[in-house]
Amino acid sequence: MQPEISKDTIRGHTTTIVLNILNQGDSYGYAIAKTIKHLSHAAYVINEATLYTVFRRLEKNGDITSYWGNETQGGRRKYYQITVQGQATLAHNVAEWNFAKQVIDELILGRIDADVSKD
Amino acid sequence: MQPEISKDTIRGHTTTIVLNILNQGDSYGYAIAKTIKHLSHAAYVINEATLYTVFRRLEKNGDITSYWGNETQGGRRKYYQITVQGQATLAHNVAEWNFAKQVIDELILGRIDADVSKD
DNA sequence: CCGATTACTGTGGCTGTCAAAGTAATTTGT
DNA sequence: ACAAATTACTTTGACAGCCACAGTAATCGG
Repeated sequence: MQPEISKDTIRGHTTTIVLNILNQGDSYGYAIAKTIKHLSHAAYVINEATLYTVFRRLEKNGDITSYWGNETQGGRRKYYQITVQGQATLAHNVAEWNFAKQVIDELILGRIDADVSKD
Repeated sequence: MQPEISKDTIRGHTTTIVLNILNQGDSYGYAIAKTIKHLSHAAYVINEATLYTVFRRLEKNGDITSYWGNETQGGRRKYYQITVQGQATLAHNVAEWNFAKQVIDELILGRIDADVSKD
């Protein structure tokens, strides 16, 4: 349908997206960016600056930890790993999203019934 | 479930929400705010400043027009009316939302399958 | 050996939402 | 009759998240 998703719509979901990917195994920046692209069928291509901002935010909050891969040859890679707290955050955010979906559906598609005037 | 929706999640949807309400008949600020509250079962209570920003944005874009109600007594009310262009915008935004829902679902809940590495 | 790709980082700007406050009229309670 | 609550619209300033752009540096393919 639409080719890509707007930045206002994706806002607030990037951290959850990264947590979901890391919940399936440690990974690093570039690989995660590619995974996001493929999972969304190229509907969302995350900006690198955004991605590393997400990493910093998540690490600061204790939702992920990081370590440098010991590649003796090849470019250095910083791997990220989800923490137990991060898994809880993920579960919480997923529940929040499922709730938000319903609310926005009602607000965008919903008809106004009679009892709207009451407070 | 959750008591309220986060401002980052609602971002970008407020204009569509207002268009949906105005598509069901002319209305004014305070009434629209109340309708939003009730449609969302109090999960989203729009800030007044946000609402009037939305009005200005929509009117500037030609999606709505406004007129002062001729209340001879009682507080003045500025009514808003959706335009034909606004109806088209609404339909467009609804389609976009339905698409975005699917994409975010895949990104937040999706498992990474084997063919992720290909570009 | 040169361009493409991988990989990470920093700076600065934009946009939408909100908090807070102000103005002003009407309605409700006692 | 008067205070408090409610209705109704508006302005100002701040914040947070995402992005564009730019930079560094290494490897790999033809």
